This record gives sequence, C-alpha cells and structure tokens, in this order.
Amino acid sequence: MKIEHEEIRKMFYDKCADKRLKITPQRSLIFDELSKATDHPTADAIYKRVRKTLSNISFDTVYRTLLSFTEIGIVNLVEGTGEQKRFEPNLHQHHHFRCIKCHTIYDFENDAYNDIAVPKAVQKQGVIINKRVVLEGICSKCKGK
Amino acid sequence: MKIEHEEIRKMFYDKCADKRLKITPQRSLIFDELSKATDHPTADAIYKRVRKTLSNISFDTVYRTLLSFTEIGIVNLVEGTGEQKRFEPNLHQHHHFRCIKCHTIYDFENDAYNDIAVPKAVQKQGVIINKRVVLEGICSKCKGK
DNA sequence: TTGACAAATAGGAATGATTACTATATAGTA
DNA sequence: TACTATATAGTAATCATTCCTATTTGTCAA
Repeated sequence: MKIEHEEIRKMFYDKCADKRLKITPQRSLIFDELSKATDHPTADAIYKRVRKTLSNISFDTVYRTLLSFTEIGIVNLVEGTGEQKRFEPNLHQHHHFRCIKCHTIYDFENDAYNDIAVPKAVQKQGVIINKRVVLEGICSKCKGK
Repeated sequence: MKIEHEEIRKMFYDKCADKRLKITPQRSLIFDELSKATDHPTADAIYKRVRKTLSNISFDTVYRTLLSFTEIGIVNLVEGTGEQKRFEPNLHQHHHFRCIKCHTIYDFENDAYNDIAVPKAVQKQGVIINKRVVLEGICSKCKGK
C-alpha cells in the first residue's frame, strides 16, 4: 500500500515535469485528494475537500487544475450525459455501469472489455486512445425505490 | 424510405399515447427535426432549426421536450464529458467514436459490440438497459491539424 | 544560492447552459 | 361541444464553467 502510494506520487511528478507543469502545493493536494476518491467527484466536491487543508484555495484553481490533469492524462473525465463534469484518477483501465435514475457510476474491471477489437472502419477514422464500455441501467437501490 | 418514415411516426404516436404525452405541433416538429439529424445536435441547435417552421417556439419548450423524449425512450442523450447536452434519435443501437480534440462524435454500428456479455458482477448490481462502447481518440481531421 | 521570468494563484466578475415560474392556450376526453 | 389537466411562450433565476487581473511562486540558468 505504502509502495503503491509512492509509485503514484512519482508518476505525478514525472508526468508534470514531462509536460512542464509546475509542482505547486495546490496541485499536489488536488492530485492526492482525487487519487483517494472513489466516487467520481465533481470539481466542487474536490474544492470542498481541499479547502480543509488549504482554506483559501480558489475554486478556479481547482477547476483549472483538474482540467490540466485531464489533458496530461493523469486524470480522467468521466463520460456522462451532460450534468456537471465528474473526475476520476486514471490509475488503471476500467469501465462503468451508470444508473439512469440516480446517476451513480459504478466502476468495474473486465479484461474482455479491455481487449475489445476496434472495427476497421473506425481505425480509418482516427487513432484510438481509449476504449470504454458504458453499461446503463437501473441500480439495485433505485429498483427497489 | 417512405415506409420507414411512417413507421417512425407511428412509433412516436404510440409511445406518446402510451406515456400520456400529448401530441402537440411543437413536439411533432421537434421529433421530426431530431429524427432527420445525424449530427448529435444540442438543444440550441434544434431550437434554431424548428424556429424556421414555428417562429415563436420557446427555447424552454424545445429543451423540456427533448428531455421528455429522452425519458420515454424515443430520444437518447449522448454520453460525453460534461459539455452541453447532445441528443440523437433512438432508432437503432450503435456506438460512438469521439474525438477528444474537436468533440465530434462519429456513429458506427457493430454487432459484436451489441452482443457484448455483461459481467456477472454487474448483473448483480442492477438491470442493464443499454450497452454502449465509446472509443475515444483523435480523428483524422484533427490529426492533420 | 540567487535573480529573472514564465507560469500559477486568489478573488471576483462574466458568460453560457439549464431550470423554474406564471399567465395563457390547447390536446384529449366525456 | 365543454371541461380539465397539460403544455406553451416569455422571461427570470440558478448554477456550472470560464475569464480577468493583480499578485505570488516554481523553475532554471548563471
């Protein structure tokens, strides 16, 4: 556990250095906070969490930082249908089951999905960077509403 | 072609009657306009199109109507990463290739993707209504920017 | 280690999408 | 045809996101 945390931190430093992003206390904190998160938080949720440590951090900084992290690939934007942006750490490939009632997103891993073949027709249309399966439905909690 | 159009229209009437949605000129027009669309338009884009026919239709009506259609299943909300909501007619199952640069969404059909198996673990978490594969990457247009 | 400078930040204001409100009009039904 | 629940237009309010500016701070080269 400890070791993995160190690895993640090293990846963060390396990637930032690589992409010429300065390591600031704000960025370190935001990265740590999102790395811990398992709930696909919104920018506002992260803002509330980091304010406990850096009480005068601005929302804009949190928001911009999350978008920067997304651009350099250490954070993912979760696909959704137009609500607030939601973020997640980009630590290992996984897929989503999304409840259409409560909008909760459940992560799951699946090797078959990771290895899904890209159709030839699509290969011609561009370069594929990411493959994600989205299962939509109604979760158990909402089913028994 | 003519026949398919009639079928789509019948489906629209049946589904609205079924869900107790009144058939209004506004709704018919919005449905027709989206059915023709192949570009995953935003509510605003649909608003601009229907205004050519109903010049004083309100944006709110268009927006609410699209959301109603989504709820009764004759329209899909396109999964994205937090930009404006985008809509598409729900006429046949398909999948998406999304360019992370220009945000264009390319539709494609693929039987293998339609038939993808739902993991047991997910089956326990809820009822799956929809399966969608999202391929992300950079499209040819953006590649040669 | 220090100084210079591009990059990043806080705070707040502006923008743009979405939702809410209300008086009026209308589709569906008896 | 007349009634009634819905739907609509027009507008206002809300909320997420982005922009702006003066100030601060990492980073890098000397």
